[in-house]
Amino acid sequence: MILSTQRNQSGSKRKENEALIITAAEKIFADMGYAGATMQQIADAAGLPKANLHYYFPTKEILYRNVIDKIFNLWLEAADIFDAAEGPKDGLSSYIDAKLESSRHFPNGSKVWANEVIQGAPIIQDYLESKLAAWTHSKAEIIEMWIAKGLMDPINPKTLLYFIWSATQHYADFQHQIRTLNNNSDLTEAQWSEVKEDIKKLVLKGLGVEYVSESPTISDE
Amino acid sequence: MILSTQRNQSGSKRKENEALIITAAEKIFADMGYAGATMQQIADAAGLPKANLHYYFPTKEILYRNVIDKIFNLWLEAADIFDAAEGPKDGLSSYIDAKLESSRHFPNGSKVWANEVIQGAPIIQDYLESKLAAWTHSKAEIIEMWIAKGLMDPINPKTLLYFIWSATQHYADFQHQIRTLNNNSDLTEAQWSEVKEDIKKLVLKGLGVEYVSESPTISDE
DNA sequence: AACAATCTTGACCACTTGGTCAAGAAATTT
DNA sequence: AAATTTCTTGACCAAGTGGTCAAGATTGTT
Repeated sequence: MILSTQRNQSGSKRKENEALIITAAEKIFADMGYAGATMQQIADAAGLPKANLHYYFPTKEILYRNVIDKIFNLWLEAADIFDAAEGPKDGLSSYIDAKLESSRHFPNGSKVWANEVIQGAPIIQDYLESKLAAWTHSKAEIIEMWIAKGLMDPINPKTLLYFIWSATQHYADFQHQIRTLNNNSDLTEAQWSEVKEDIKKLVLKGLGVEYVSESPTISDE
Repeated sequence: MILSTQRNQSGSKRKENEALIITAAEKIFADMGYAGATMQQIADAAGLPKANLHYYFPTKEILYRNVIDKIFNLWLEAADIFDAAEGPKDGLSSYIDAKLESSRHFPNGSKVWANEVIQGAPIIQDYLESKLAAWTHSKAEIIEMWIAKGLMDPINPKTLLYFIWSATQHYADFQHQIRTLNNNSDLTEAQWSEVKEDIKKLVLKGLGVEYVSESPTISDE
């Protein structure tokens, strides 16, 4: 489920190479933006000649759409936890964990998405209007239910969602800046744990949800 | 201080046109990314022939650097409030207000910055390492002092800064997405107020700082 | 008014880019 | 093993790009 590159036997060559190309493209699009990425760079990253890319994906835009498609589905899946949760303490903290893990291990997807949206979603506007809108609405209802039950302070559900998205995706999108401000090193395991704890604590406490820190860093109150 | 475009009299034509071009460039770079923006588009947006741009800014990269320069200085200025503040309640809420105002009224700068950092800051890495690092360090010290004085809960200062940056800049960078999820309308005045209140409340309460809501939307507790 | 400095602009060029194509190599089917 | 489908690839092209340039227009100075 993680490395979908190595699967030779029964699968058709097409599926295999498409996945290889999409992975390469994701990285190049993340690093260079849509316009800045060249088919040649993607081809090199995938270890294939450029003409071969056009065999599988006729145009750059079609390739790009496929990349976005994969990203977006992961995006949606990340929040299944949300639905199954009993209440905000459980649901929000699981969601924050999941989004941070995703930012940590698959930052490219988030970067491509951010790039696209910043530029006004010229290519994936239909996604926003259909799928994302529906998804957001359904999550907002859950949050409203939690508020109605008195499980958390009142807040505009969308504001809360944006809050969590921005806080977590920031660690993917601004990876480079964070790294630079961390003495040019990636965050260590310990630092990632601390970030997770700090964010969950801040959000949950900020919403009036009692939260018990996992790591006994500070015993307060 | 806001519209620096109309100032004819004494100022040299150079200053005037440079400002015009930079403003146009900021918008195009925000909408298209560095590679996606063309000098011709910027020229059209500024109402000048392309060759004229190259008279004032010899290369695209030099123009881009000038845009970044302007943005970055505004970025830094926004946090002067921070230094002058008595404590977190005052300082953080003023900072959040200022950043949200900036996201609301000047989203382009934030977008250009985000685009650049997402792509690994290929052009402005020196800024990050020098100015931004120093700036961050100085703010972190203030936060640590507040913590030491018991004015707020302990938290990693950088995590808190990233938190505020992401939450506020999200409203600029993801403006399009937010608009789409808001029935294709920009946030109203009332919605902006609500966002401000919600974010400040969440952050301050999350940090254990007592906060009294300005607008009596909900009387709880 | 003459001169100098600054600014304006259409035409132009070298180079990169997405995309094409046709010939051939592998793999699959009959 | 012959036929057919799928895949591979170097060479090529039209379009768009950043940047140049030289001739002229404006403005400022003496």
